[in-house]
Amino acid sequence: MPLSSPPALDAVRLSTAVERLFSLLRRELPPNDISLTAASTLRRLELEGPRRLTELAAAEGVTQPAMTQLAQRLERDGLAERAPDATDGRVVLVRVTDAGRDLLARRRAVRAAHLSALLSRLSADDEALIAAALPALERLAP
Amino acid sequence: MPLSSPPALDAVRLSTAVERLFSLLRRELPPNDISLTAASTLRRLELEGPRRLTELAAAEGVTQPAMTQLAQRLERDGLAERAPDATDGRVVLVRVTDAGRDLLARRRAVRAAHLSALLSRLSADDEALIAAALPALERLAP
DNA sequence: CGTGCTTCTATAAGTGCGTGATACAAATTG
DNA sequence: CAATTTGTATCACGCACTTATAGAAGCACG
Repeated sequence: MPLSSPPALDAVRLSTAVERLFSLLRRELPPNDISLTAASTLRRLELEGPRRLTELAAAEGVTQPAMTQLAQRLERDGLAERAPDATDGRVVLVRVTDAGRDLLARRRAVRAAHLSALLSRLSADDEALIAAALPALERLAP
Repeated sequence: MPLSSPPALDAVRLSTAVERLFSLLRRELPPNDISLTAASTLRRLELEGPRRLTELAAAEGVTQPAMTQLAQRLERDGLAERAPDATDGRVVLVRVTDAGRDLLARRRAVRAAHLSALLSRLSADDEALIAAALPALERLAP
């Protein structure tokens, strides 16, 4: 038996833990929060700048009609804007608005606060272990 | 500056990593998967045994009508059963069926497989760090 | 024993969010 | 310029949630 065998990381346990943690964080968001896809799309637009509809749909793993409707809702709610592309008349470019950025910031703050509350119940050792693993978790889901 | 100050664990980064990981795992589930609440409810029923509707609604953080409808869908799909309570004529007890347990097992297997694929791209060090933090993560979201 | 309050579940109406199928305009290609 | 491809929108549908409300069963008390 090789000493350098991979650590016994139970994928079922890890995915269960991630799902449970996510559910807890999600439950504490303001009651009328935007959808997962909406949040992820806004975050992507904030990070990567204006993108076309089909590009967003593919990146978020939803169909093009779903992204068309999501963009319409985001625009209606003032969180994103839609503009034609100068070089291709078929294209609709979507970009996040200041209100959208504000919403993202508030969401992050709320979730961080709730997560901090959860963390405060952990031992310093546990917190240190999680802190040590955070970069690896970020590399896991790039 | 105290040497025993808590480790610098950025709650925003951790919650973002959890959300991204969750989204990745979720996207790879079979196209017609059950909802998050449905999966969580089935898991709870599997773990805790038959429960009444209001109890489930409170535990899952949804309204009672939402749980009534979810129970109806679960029953229609053969994943759960509804039965009257012998001692209280108002109560409906919900319990998971064998088909429900099978579905949960398949979901876990699919997710674990996908997560393993993600993990295989990490270094052994990163994997070890995550493995070391897993018990702490489980304590974080009990 | 009723009468009224509480508890538990169901129903109704509305919205958000996704799907597949399809339509249509703009770009590209021959 | 005709045919095809590409990008978006629309339609019809179903699931999953909400609030408001109804209605039946249990319970407390005169």
